[in-house]
Amino acid sequence: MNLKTLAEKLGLSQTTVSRALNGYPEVSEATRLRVQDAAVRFNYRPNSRAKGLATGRSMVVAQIVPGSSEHEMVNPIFGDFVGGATEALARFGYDMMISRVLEDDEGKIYRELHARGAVDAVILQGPSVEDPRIPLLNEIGMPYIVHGRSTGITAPYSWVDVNNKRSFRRATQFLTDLGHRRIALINGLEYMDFAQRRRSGYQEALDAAGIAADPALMCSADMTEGYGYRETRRLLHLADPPTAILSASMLAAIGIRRAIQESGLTMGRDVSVITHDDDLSYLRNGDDIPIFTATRASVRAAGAILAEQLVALISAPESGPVHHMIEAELVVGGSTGPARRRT
Amino acid sequence: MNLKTLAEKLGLSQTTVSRALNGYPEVSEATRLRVQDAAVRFNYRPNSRAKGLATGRSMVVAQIVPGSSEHEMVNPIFGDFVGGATEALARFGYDMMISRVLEDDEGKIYRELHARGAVDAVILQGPSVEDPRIPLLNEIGMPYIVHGRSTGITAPYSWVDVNNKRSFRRATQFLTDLGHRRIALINGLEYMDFAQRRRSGYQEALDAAGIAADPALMCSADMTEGYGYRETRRLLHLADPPTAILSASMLAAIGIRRAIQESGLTMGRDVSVITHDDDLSYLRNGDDIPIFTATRASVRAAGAILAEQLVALISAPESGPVHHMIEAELVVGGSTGPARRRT
DNA sequence: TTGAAAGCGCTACCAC
DNA sequence: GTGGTAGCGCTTTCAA
Repeated sequence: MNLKTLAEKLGLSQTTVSRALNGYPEVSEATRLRVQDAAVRFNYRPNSRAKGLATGRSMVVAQIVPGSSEHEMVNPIFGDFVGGATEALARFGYDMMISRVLEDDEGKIYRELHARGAVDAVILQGPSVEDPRIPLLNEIGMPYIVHGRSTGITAPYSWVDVNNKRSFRRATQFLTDLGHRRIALINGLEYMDFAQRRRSGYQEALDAAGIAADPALMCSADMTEGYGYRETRRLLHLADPPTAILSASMLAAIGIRRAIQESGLTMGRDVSVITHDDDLSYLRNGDDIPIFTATRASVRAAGAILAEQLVALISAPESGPVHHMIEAELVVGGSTGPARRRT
Repeated sequence: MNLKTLAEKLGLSQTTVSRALNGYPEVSEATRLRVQDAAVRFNYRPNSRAKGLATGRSMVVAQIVPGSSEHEMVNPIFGDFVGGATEALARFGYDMMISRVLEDDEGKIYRELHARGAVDAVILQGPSVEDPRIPLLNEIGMPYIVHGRSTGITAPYSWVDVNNKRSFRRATQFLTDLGHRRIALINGLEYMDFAQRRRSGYQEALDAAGIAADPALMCSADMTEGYGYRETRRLLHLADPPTAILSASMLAAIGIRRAIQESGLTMGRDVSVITHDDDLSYLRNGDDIPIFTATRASVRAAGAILAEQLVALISAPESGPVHHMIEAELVVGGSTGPARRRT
């Protein structure tokens, strides 16, 4: 069923039917109702491609799946973010498209998506410090929002970010308040902007507590289970091991817990772990592990927020770049006993 | 840059330029090269929507994000599957679109995607037993491939599936061979077809070993961390607890490990755990936990395989439905000592 | 308040 | 081997 046949069935012109369906004011209420009714009856849906051709907009937003040859795994919370964004976009009539790059040249994909007119805007994931994709997108003239920020970029750009610095400062301070002085940070790749911000929050809290940061207690790599495991083993074998570990990844946390357990230590008593991204709802009562967590549900919410900002940006580009900071709620799971093995 | 202006620049007709670019034979090599060169120089990309309108194909495949109001979390391996499928589809010129449903009426989405001409085919995730979406898609006439199978559907349909039954039979047999007789199964929702197949493989192996299945050792629910944790606690508090646990989810496994650890038991010595979907590369040497695992990389590969089959299906629908069984390689991590707490 | 018709950018048929 | 042209299904002036 297309516009033409629908119009014929109604004995109206395509123009009138189109107007009635798209909420134009110059249609009488009577015909509008008649048209809408018929559209439902015949299960009419305007053809996306034809509509796109005529309007010059595709009503599609693209997202590049992170994952080059180095880190093949897709972050497990990626699905949550996409789910939240997709759902929110759908409410505004947008579809979500996923692209994936093999080479390092992610810019090529953006250029092509734009030239093909395949998408109206893109979501930029995992920005690095001075991310080259930002000036590229500015040059191309494609609307976009960065999920995160990019230190060193002077040109204006739109972003939606979680306040990682504050989260990690608070988490670290939570530990120093309990008396911990040997606090390890198992961080992500530090060319990633968010990882730098987390580290800087950690650093600030240490400074505030008068603790000198120990390079032996900090590490940075692609967040995997094995990485969390190996680093935790290394940390626990130090002459002066940490009494607490700060992590930022669900996957790394699995390895961390495992390494602690293997060492015959008890989490929460011997080593406190603060982590991210877990479903820790079942740990809230009587547990002995103090845990801060940005839940997976909050990741979905972040996706939805970004989507809404993106729609706003597309609709009113003249308003300039949009910025939105998400102050993630930190949830404490488990009881919050003091550090046992203080130095 | 569009066809028209490119043709003008070359002093050729749109027809010729189009033919040269799309590999039609009736163009002279000389002009073809000239055209291709110009296309690259001017960074010309045919407009997707216009091309789609003209050809009647959208070159887009859709995937519905699983996750209704009941299970809000997206399966963490979802991203891996999508990544693999997206990459493979791109090689054939297809884009991947993600949709998400709020209501239970997933069928409505398929109907709409089809009516709008937004996609050429869809990927059906998480089929239940007698999944109603299969007859629906048959009726609509939209090409699709089911990721998994659906017992009870008599109509022909295309699928790509992992041999879950065999995997779980082998995993269970692996345990019975080691002397285990109390083997628990922490299963997914059993209206899901794959969960039923896993259970049936488990059952077969028990039967072969002459072990009567104990309902107290089996449970079924949405695979979450908390679920794995609670069920493992329950199991370990039984008068006659299991010496081994079979799980099938990365998330549930986190909870399982935690519950075991809290009980003061040691995984591998007191309780063997067999699980799925983990990055367990770091457990392969000298570890005391026997673990079978379908790695996340294999999930990506499955996505790629499904994508290839889907392209084949779209290209040659007259060949009838396609079927592809993936025999997942089972990886043993850790050493494989016998059960210690046999009954 | 309604309708005719000119595109949007491309493919594909038919003629040369 | 090359080019003219009629659509694909919709929106959007411009007229009535």
